[in-house]
Amino acid sequence: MAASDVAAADKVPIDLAHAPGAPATGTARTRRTDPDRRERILATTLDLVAEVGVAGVSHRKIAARADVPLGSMTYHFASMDELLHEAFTRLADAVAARFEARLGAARDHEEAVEAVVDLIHELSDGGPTSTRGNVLSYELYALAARDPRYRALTTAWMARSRRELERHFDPRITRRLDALIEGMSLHRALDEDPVDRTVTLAAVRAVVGEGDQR
Amino acid sequence: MAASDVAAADKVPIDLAHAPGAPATGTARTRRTDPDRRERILATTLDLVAEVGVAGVSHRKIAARADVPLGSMTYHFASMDELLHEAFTRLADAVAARFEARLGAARDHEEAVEAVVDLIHELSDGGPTSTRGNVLSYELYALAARDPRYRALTTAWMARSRRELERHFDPRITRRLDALIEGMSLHRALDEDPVDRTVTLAAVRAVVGEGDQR
Amino acid sequence: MAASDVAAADKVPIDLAHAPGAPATGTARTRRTDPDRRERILATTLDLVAEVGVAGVSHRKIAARADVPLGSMTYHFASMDELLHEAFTRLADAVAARFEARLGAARDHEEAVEAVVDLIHELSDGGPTSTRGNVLSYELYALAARDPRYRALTTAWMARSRRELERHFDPRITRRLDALIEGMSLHRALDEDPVDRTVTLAAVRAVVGEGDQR
Amino acid sequence: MAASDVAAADKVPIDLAHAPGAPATGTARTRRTDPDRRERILATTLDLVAEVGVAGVSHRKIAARADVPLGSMTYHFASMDELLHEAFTRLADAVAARFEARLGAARDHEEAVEAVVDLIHELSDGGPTSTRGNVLSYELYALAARDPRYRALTTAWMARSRRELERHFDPRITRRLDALIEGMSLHRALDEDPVDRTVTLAAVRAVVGEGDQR
DNA sequence: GATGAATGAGTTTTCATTCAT
DNA sequence: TATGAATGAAAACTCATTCAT
Repeated sequence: MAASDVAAADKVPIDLAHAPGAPATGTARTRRTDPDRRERILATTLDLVAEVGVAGVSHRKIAARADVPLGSMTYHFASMDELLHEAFTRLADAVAARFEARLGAARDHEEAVEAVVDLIHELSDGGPTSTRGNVLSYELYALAARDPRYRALTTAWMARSRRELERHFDPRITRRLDALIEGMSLHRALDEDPVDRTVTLAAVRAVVGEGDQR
Repeated sequence: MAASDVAAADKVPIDLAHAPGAPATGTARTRRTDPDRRERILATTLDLVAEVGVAGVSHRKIAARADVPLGSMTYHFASMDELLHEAFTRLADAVAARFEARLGAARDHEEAVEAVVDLIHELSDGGPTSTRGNVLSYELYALAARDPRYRALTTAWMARSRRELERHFDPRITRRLDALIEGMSLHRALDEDPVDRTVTLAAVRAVVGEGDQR
Repeated sequence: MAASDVAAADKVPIDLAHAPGAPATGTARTRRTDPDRRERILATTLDLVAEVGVAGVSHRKIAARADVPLGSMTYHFASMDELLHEAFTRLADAVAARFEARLGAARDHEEAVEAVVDLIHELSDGGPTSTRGNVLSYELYALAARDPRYRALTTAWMARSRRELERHFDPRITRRLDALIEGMSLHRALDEDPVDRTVTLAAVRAVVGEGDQR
Repeated sequence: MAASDVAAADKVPIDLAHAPGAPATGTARTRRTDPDRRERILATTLDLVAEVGVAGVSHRKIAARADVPLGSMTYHFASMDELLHEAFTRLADAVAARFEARLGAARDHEEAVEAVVDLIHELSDGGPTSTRGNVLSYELYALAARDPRYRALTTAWMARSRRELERHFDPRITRRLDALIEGMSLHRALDEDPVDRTVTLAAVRAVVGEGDQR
């Protein structure tokens, strides 16, 4: 589980697919059938949270952005918190899936190490998508630190990440490796002068016990 | 810079000292002069953000909790964001100071390693104070990922942490060490089954290049 | 376009019809459907502006007077300015309509001259209705001198007045005639010792080129 | 009394002289002696009313713009209304003085007619100064139509204008001439396509009884 | 005399949610 | 089933004015 991975969340095709600027399906008249409205609301919610934070979202803003009637917000989601919880559930799933996809593609130990470095750098290099993912992660962490319902999300996400890492690394080091991924992603995202790949690779090697001895 | 350190923030005596439930200096009648009102508002703001998040705070809630008139909120701080920014500035300072104090007390390399492990565990073991610090950090990260004004805060904080680490560790490894502190603190805080000191120590040793070779 | 005409604005049955003290349609319980609420808000807004000026109106006051919930103010009108603009649009329409009605009833040149004198005197003779119209006009002029959106209103109003005058008078003199109407209405309204009909008639005759030579 | 004349108000050297962007006299420390602070507040008030209307001014905005302490506002003027009334008194005086200066310079009947045309056109041709004067006049009219205290101002102003006109024109026509000046100034100010000097001159001639007979 | 600090009442606006249709 | 209309509560913020100094 690491912040930068979230950045790639909207690349996951099915779960979070949506076209932000896309016109409403059909005219206002033919709004009748709009099957993926629920999904669009969820995706829009995440977009908006990334932009203005949990503190800045509202039913109205989401409805306007998703081109959905305001009344349908509470029809589809009983409350704001339910909407938020479901949105962050989607997020955690998408990010974990992404993590798994990357690690899963690694054929051997070396490729796994490379995949980890990729994960840390990928999209924490800046750009709107990266920001989106980072903000969303930190918002989720803040929520999770306060609320058990959100902590369940992060716990599951962390478990999936660790399980995936264990396919390539010794169980005794997956925790610290996961933590390193998290910390380096976060620092890279917030740092004015982010470390380059060499530094990251050395860090990963050290953590997995392959570093040069002092 | 690590989340768990924030937990200890309110132990720092000067910067953030405040007595939440303390009665106002003087009576309601003689409220005219209340010199540390500004400080009390800032401290209360952080307390409240820790409890309900940036999304949950409001002038009203802060004013009520700090026992100040609602009108004085915007007298002391031109806007909600100004208040928040100043509060988080205080937070970052206090946390960095705490970090420095811990590391500064270390007399040799061994003590520095121990201090790092302490920092990671300290108060990320749960309890209200821990939660406070964690939530505040994540809220700040979310803010920083979106807004340069807040990023200036995290950048300065990170620089201070790294400078302190460099007094004990090779510059080439302070970045990864700082990242590990961050990541382990975060994971310990959010994990249902947080790692114990042995694991943390092994992780720190590995990162500083003293780990057992595989 | 002349200030005093505005005084008659609330006589126009359709455009601005409203019963200030009328009870809400239905009980407080069945308020759900209150079709002409929008209109009532607009009419009340003009009433209140007439009484206390643009400077003195507020959502609260209007809501209370119109017997609508405060929350419905910004539901029907996105902002205070939108409300004011729409209210003044109504006003300008009503006043212009009144002007046309008066002039339109004139069958020949002589009747047109009489109609103009009527227009100047009508209700600028004092009384609450007169005040209402005058104040509203000056408030609108002040708005128009500052803001193009309001100027569009006065421009259209002036055009309608002039078009109507041209049905009875030479195009070369409608502008000065319209200006005279404006000026005499204004001065009569603000003067402690307003001129009587004879003076007005002589002024109109002079302006249309029928005055006695010196 | 005519709107456009107001535009020239700030040319009157003594009464309303002030430098909007001028730095405070002396430093913040040497604020002690600031003899024309009262005058500066009054001038700033008119400037601000011209910009944002009576509805938009506030003690705070005026104080900030005039570079005086907020507390000194209510020290110099017991209430907002007192400040406004005194400011508009200054305005009416300045405008009437301007009117007198123009008319007083006329040596004969022909020059008086020219002066009147000048007055109508002068600065109602647009530009910030013109807007300032026009807005201020209409704001004053709105105030006067509602409040006797302000009406006293307009009444005196009108009397002075008329007295001056009577030095050049037959008493029987000064009222209609004054009204024409008022109306033409106003229409020129608000019209998208203001009349040119020829039209104005013809109007003035007609009103003073020198027009071509039909 | 003059003012910085302060505040209670008020401002506009936004909000989540309800509910008749 | 879906939604436009509606609203009470609360949001952030501004205000004129007071008053200790």
